[in-house]
Amino acid sequence: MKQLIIKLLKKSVPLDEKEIYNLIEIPPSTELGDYAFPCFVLSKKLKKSPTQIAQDLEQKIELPKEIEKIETKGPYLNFFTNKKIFAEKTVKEILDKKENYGKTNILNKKRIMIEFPSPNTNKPLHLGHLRNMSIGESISRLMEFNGAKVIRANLNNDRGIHISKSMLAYQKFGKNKKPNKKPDHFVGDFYVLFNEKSKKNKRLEKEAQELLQKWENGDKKTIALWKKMNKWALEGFEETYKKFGIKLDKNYYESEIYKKGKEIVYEGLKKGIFKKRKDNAIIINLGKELGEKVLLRADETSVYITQDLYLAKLKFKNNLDYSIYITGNEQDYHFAVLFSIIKKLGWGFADKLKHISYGMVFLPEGKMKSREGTVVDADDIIERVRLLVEQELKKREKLSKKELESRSLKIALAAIKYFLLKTDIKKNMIFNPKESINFEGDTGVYLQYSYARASSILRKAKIKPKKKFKITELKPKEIELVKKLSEFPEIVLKSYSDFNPSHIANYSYQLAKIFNEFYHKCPVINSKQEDFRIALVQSFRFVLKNSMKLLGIDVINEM
RNA sequence: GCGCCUGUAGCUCAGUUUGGAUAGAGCGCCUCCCUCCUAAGGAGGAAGUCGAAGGUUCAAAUCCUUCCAGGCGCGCCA
Repeated sequence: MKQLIIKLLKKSVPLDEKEIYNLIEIPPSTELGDYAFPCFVLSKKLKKSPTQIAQDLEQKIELPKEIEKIETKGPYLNFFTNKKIFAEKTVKEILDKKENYGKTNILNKKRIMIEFPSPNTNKPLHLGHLRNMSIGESISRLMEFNGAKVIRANLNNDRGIHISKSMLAYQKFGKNKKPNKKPDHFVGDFYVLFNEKSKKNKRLEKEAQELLQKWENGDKKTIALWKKMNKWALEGFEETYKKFGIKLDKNYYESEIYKKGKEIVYEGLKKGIFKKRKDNAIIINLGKELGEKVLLRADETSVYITQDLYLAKLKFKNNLDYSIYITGNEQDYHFAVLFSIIKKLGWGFADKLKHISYGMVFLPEGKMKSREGTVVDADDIIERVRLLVEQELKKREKLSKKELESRSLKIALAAIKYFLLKTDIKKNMIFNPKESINFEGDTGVYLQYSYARASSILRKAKIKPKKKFKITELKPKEIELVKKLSEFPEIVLKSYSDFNPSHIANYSYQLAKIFNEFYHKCPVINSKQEDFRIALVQSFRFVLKNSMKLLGIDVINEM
C-alpha cells in the first residue's frame, strides 16, 4: 500500500522514491487518514507554502481504486485507503502463506555460525545465561526465517583457574562423593565452598594455582578428576538447554584449543604485523583507541586472545559465510581488539565477523556474583516460575499430571523468555525476583493467552477458515488488526537488520493487544460476516505464532 | 583519567537509526464490566519541564556541543 502511494506521489513531486519513502508517515489518529505526506520539504524547492503545495497535490493526483480519498490538513496530504480491498488482500495473503508469511530469502542459504551461550564449567547456568540463550536462539531463528542455514555453536570454557578452584574444593571436602543433586549444581557448590574457605585460608589460592599447573602438565590424577567433574557440569547444562528449548549443533572446548594459535602469532611476527617487545612478549599496537595488546607471553605461552584467533579461523573450516558471537557487553573491547587484529592479518573472513552484545542483568541489590553464590540460578528460576503457573492452572481446571507439567513449563518459559527479550538488547536490566515475572499485562503469558483465545474461537465456530469471504462492513478494530498484521514483514526485517529481537517482542504484544480489543468489541461466531472474522482470527493466529516462534516461545491452544 | 553504552510517568519499558500534527504501553493506584466465543481479559481515570543547559531548523524525545548521573571496559585473567 505504501509502495502504491509512493508511486502516485512520484508522478507529481520532485523527489525520488527513497526520499518519499522516508517522508511518508502514519497519522496520529485514523480520522486523519491512513498515510500522510508532509509537504514542508517541498516548500523551499517550489517556493510555495507547504499548505498550498498540499492543496495543489490534492487536485493533481488521480486516485486508483485502492485509495478512497485524499484530504489536506494544513501542510499534510492525507491518504485514506480502501479498507475493504486492503483487508481482503492482507488476510488472503496470510492464509495463503501461513507460516511462511513474512519469510524472506535475503540470506539465501548462507551458512552462519552463531556462538552462544559459552558457559564456564565450574558452576551452573544463571540468569545471564538465560538472557544470552534467549537472544542467541531468537537471532538464530530470525536468520533462519530470512533464509540462512544457522549453526549454533557453543564454546565450553572448561579450563582455567576457576575450574581448578572447584576441583580443589572437591578434592579437599568432597570425600569422593557422587552428585546427590543436579550434577552442575553439585560442581557449583564446590566453587562457592572454595571461595568461602579461601577467605580464611589464604593458601588455598596458591594450591588452586598449583593444581592448574598439574593439569597443564597432564598429571593423571588431576586430569581424571577434571574429566569427572566436567562431565557432571556438562551433563547438567545439557538438561537445562533441553528444558529451555535450546539445541546446540556444535561444541568447542577451550581445553582443546587454549594452547593453539601460536603459529598464527609467529606468522604475524614474520610479516611484521606483530612486534617483539623488549621483555620478549609478542605484542600488537592497535593505535590510540585500542592500545597495545599482548598476544604471546614472554614465556611463549598463549593468552585468551591467542586462542580466540585460532578459534575464529577454525570456525571457518565449516565453510561459513558469517560468524557471529553473542556475549555480554563487558566483552565489547575484547572483540573490537580481536576483529581489528584479524583485519590486520588480512584474513579473508575479516569482514564476515560480527559481535552482538547485550546489557547486564542486575538484581535489585546489584551485580550477581557467582563466587559468593548471589546469583539467580537458571534451573531454579525456571522451576519457581513453573510452580507459580501450576498453581494458577490448578485454580482453573483439572488436568492430568503430565499435561499440567508440560503446560506449566511452556507458560513459564514464555514468561521468562519474553521478559528477557522485550527490552532493547543493549540495555542493562534489573531483575527483581518478586516482581519481574508477571503473568498479566505486557508479558509472554498474555501472548499465549491471546493465542489460546483465538484457537478457542475457531474450535467453537462451525465454519472453518477459508480464503473465500465477503466483507460488507469493517469496524475500526478490524481495520486496526488488519493493519497490524500487515506490518509483520517490515518488523521482521527491522529486527533482523538491527540484530535485535526486542522489536519482534514489542510487535507481538501490540498485535495481541489489538486482537484482545477486537474480540471484545466484535463477536465472531454467528456474526453477520462470520466468514471474514473467522478468516481474520485465523490469520492472527498465523502471525502471532510466527512472531512468537521467532522469540523461541511455544504457543498453546488452551490455557 | 580515557573509551563504549544508558538516562522518557512512582516502578519497568516503547518511540531516537530515517526530526513532523495532542509523547505511548505495562505494573502499581482509583472507577466500572463475567445469564455475553476462557476475567492470565476488556472499558475509563489520575500521573510526564522526554537527565540539564546551549545550538541547528518552519519544526527537536529524535540531530550537534558541553555538562551531570549510572553501568561496563581499559591485565603477560578468561
